[in-house]
Amino acid sequence: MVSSIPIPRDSEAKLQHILRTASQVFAQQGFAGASMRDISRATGVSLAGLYYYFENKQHLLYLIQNTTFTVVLESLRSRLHGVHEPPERLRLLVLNHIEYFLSHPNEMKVLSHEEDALGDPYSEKVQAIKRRYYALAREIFDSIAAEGLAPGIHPRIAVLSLFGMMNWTYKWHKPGVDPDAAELTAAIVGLFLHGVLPSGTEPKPVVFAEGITAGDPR
Amino acid sequence: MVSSIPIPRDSEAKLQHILRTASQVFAQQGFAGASMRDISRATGVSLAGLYYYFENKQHLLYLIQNTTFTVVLESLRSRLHGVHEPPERLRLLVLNHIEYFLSHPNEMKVLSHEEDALGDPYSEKVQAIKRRYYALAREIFDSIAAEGLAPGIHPRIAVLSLFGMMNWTYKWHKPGVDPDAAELTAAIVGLFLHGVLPSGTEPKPVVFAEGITAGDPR
DNA sequence: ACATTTGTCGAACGAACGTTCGAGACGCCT
DNA sequence: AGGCGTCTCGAACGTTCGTTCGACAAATGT
Repeated sequence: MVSSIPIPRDSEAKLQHILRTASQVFAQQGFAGASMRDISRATGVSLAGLYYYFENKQHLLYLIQNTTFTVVLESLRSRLHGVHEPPERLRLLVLNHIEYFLSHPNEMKVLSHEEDALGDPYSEKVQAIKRRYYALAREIFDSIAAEGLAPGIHPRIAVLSLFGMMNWTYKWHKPGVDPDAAELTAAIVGLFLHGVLPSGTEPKPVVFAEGITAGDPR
Repeated sequence: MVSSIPIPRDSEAKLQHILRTASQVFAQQGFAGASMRDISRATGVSLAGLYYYFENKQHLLYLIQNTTFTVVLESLRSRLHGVHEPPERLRLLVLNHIEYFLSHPNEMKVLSHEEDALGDPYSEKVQAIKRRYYALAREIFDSIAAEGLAPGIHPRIAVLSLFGMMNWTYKWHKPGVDPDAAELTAAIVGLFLHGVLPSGTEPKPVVFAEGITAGDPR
């Protein structure tokens, strides 16, 4: 139940502080593994005081996921505004995603890692935003596909593999050691569009054990 | 939702039954979110009886991760035996990984999802196997790279992106709806080697905001 | 001036947690 | 028969969990 009572300004900044700190705790210990007392300790807010800002632990997770997803999606929409070339739109999708991943690793880890942790009242709203985000990515991909595609590419698998490459980064990326957002974006976009082999290389047809041929001849 | 599978009398078989069932519980509720009583209920073994097979909850998770990783790695090694062509070795790596993912979704989800959940005595051993697995994948990639690579490809990022595509599948793959292991393997290998664009397409150099050009000339 | 809202917290609630203990049942060797 | 390792479990331990309650100060409205 969303209250329509306007939230005082002073309180809003403190809520943001709680969300940021709680993201860090959840990222380190997981949602189920982190206790309300851990969050109380990390934020400096008393245990009972936390419950003034959200109704329960799941609601706290929902607020983190919902605001993070909303910011990422709105940031992408504003970046795409006025850009019509499909390859550049794809690059902006990846750049926006990777940039937010590297600058807000805790929030993005919570987003990727605690997908199923949300219960019935909250999970649907987060899933709705996620579907809009995926639909936008799929739209961008389809406009690229319209200009020609390699044989045997399933659009759904291609897009989900792109998300796999992007979302897996939180498992291995070490700031300062690994490339920054711009370079990592170039690497992933290049890999997604052209693969790792030189462009002259002939793609060999892959034969299944059953004898069905993938990458069917046009 | 109690398993109707009769409980084996042999001890080793019973341990395997516990590991399989516990994997399912961990996959659904997460390691921290699942209680020993949940596992007791799902396996049919009494709460105290579980502790005959492992010393504590973390040890149970370790047994799941260790045996799963060992099976996957040994299965890959036996498949690679006698195969020397780099592209085929890469295909076997992906096929082995995806096949195990689709046939043992619970174990693989626990492997991917509960990486940090393991404490000090156990985490090192699992990380050791993981490093051997990554090193083997990196070895396979390097032998492919030796026959020529697209400009601007970082081997580390390429391999980790491949793992990203493969490991992300547990988030979206629906058996019966999405392609089976053979077809999914062909899709991922094709995407990894050649990208989504037709092979004739010219790769355009990506210019960073700072003016640095990626895809450096050799 | 007073009443109300907004924010904060110590203390406590019952429930659930991981783990332990001692006892007992089973099959197998001598 | 008797002793022994293997296997199983009910009951309980102390601890920690998410959440609630009532009190209280400061700010705000009238």
